[in-house]
Amino acid sequence: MARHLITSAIPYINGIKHLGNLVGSQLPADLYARYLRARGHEVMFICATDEHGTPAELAAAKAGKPVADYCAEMHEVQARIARGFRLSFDHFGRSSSAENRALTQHFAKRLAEEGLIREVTEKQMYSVADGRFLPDRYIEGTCPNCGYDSARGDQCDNCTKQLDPVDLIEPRSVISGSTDLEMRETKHLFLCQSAMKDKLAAWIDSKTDWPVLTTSIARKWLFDGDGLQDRGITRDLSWGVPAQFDGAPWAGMDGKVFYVWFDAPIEYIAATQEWAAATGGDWARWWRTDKGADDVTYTQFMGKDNVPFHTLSFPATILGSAEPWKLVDYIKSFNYLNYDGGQFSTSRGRGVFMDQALEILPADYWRWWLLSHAPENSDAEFTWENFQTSVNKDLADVLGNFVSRVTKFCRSKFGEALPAGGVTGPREAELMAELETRIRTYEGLMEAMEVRKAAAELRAIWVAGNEYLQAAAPWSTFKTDPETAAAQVRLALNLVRVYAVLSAPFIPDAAAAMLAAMGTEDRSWPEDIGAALAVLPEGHAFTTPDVLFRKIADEEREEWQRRFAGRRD
RNA sequence: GGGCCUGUAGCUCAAUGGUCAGAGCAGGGCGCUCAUAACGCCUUGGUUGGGGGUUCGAGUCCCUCCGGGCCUACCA
Repeated sequence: MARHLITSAIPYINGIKHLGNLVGSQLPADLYARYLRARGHEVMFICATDEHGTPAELAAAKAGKPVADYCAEMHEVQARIARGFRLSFDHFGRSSSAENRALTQHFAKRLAEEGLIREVTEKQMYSVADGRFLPDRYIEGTCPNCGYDSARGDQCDNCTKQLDPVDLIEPRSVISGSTDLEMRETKHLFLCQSAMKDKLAAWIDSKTDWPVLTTSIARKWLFDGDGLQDRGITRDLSWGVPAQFDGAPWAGMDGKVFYVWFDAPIEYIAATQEWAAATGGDWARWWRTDKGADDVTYTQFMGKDNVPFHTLSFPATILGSAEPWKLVDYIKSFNYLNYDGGQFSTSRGRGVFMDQALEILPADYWRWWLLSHAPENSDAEFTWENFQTSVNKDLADVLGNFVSRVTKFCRSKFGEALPAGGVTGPREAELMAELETRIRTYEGLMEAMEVRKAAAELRAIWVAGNEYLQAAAPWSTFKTDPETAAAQVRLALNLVRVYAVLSAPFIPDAAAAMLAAMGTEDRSWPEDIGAALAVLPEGHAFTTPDVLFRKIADEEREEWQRRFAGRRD
């Protein structure tokens, strides 16, 4: 049994995430974590909220709350929703934790000692009215190229030209609207990523089995133009990990904090330390290669927008520290999920957000659809029609109805216990041969994190049960040969347990309901299908479950379609 | 502008350069009656975006054109 460290990109604290965010990192990471646990591996599954940065400060100000309070509240909200989706984190941390503060400062210090930090003095836009420096995109004005009056300081949304805030005509603060802006000198720390370019390139080159999406984005940043650039890792903000601290190898950084993208990935480690503090566990054996982590397999999950930071910046931090930290082994990245012909939009309330999704349907419905349509090779699209037909067909008709027909048939003919007697024949052998092949295929796909294909294979495994029932037709056999019907029904009821075990990574609640109905807590993986189909013995009592998955009606679908078209309350 | 990804059946997607390009859904037909009007079997449906090239052989490799998407370093 191996040890697997799994991290999901950490969601930003500012608001509730939509389904596209969920399917891009947390959900597939959970699928993989659940699968590996089911196979008996030791798993550490880490996620957290990313709490620093300008948007958090502004959201808190808008809510009229101190930023620390705002983050604490939003963390609880996100944690509750994550539980609702059954995301099985071993720890859901906070990047604002004391652990992350200490570790972030530690890494910065180590990098400086290795000569990988340099100080840069530059001029940035300062808003006198807001009393703060503003990131480029928090400045708006008229585009000098096309005249668009709401061009952002970094880029014009209308003509897509890249801009510099000083180019804008009549620049104003997005926050206050104030035009009292000036360029002020400010000093920042830069991470010398360029010095590690060759090392990083060699490392990326060695990852021949990574998704093309991952490596192509990394290569683009490594080799485009002048190559990998040094990156500012501090900001003029108050909310964050202080850049000036006791023992810091620099001075004059008072009032500045580390850039969120510097401290956010470090939180993967810090969150494991938080876990250790809470449980008494040993975090070092997951992260320090000198303390047992050299036999850990580390897999990261993220949307494509996160790839540069995970392939370059964070590895630069890890490698640059010259300390024995565990480096990622595999980066599974995802494209975007679009919503009904356009993008999900937080600001315009377009699309389904995580809290809303759970209000209208149980988690399993969303988990199944999202995972079976995961945007692995290209951007994917959510439509209500597709969601309705997929869920109704796959979950209600193929799996749910299988459980229903088997349990109800047994109850009416034999009672609510596995009937005794009879022997199986070639038909059962045929089924087992097919299951054997398909389960092994399913395992391979899950190990390779081929999410869509694994879902398709799982569905085929469900279908095999219906095919078998149709061919064996115990309702016919029962009339002439009840013993044989008993053996057939016994096998089919055992199949329900096997389906629960195989399906649990995708639909954990339904799987639990199936196991409960079968009166068993035996979650043993079907390594040998013959043995797996004999786990529940003759005479074993079961209960006939309620409908596992209700169907989505046309009227509901139409209502939801209208409700989520835009303008969130 | 540059780079990357993508275009395959009505829809969503598969296919190490190698049988007749396959699945699911939708459509059509038949069967079954245990089941959530569910299930099973059969079946219709394709100039693989257009054009050119390499090859014994191209959905796959090369060139070009057209469409869609993403990234382009101070949102995270």
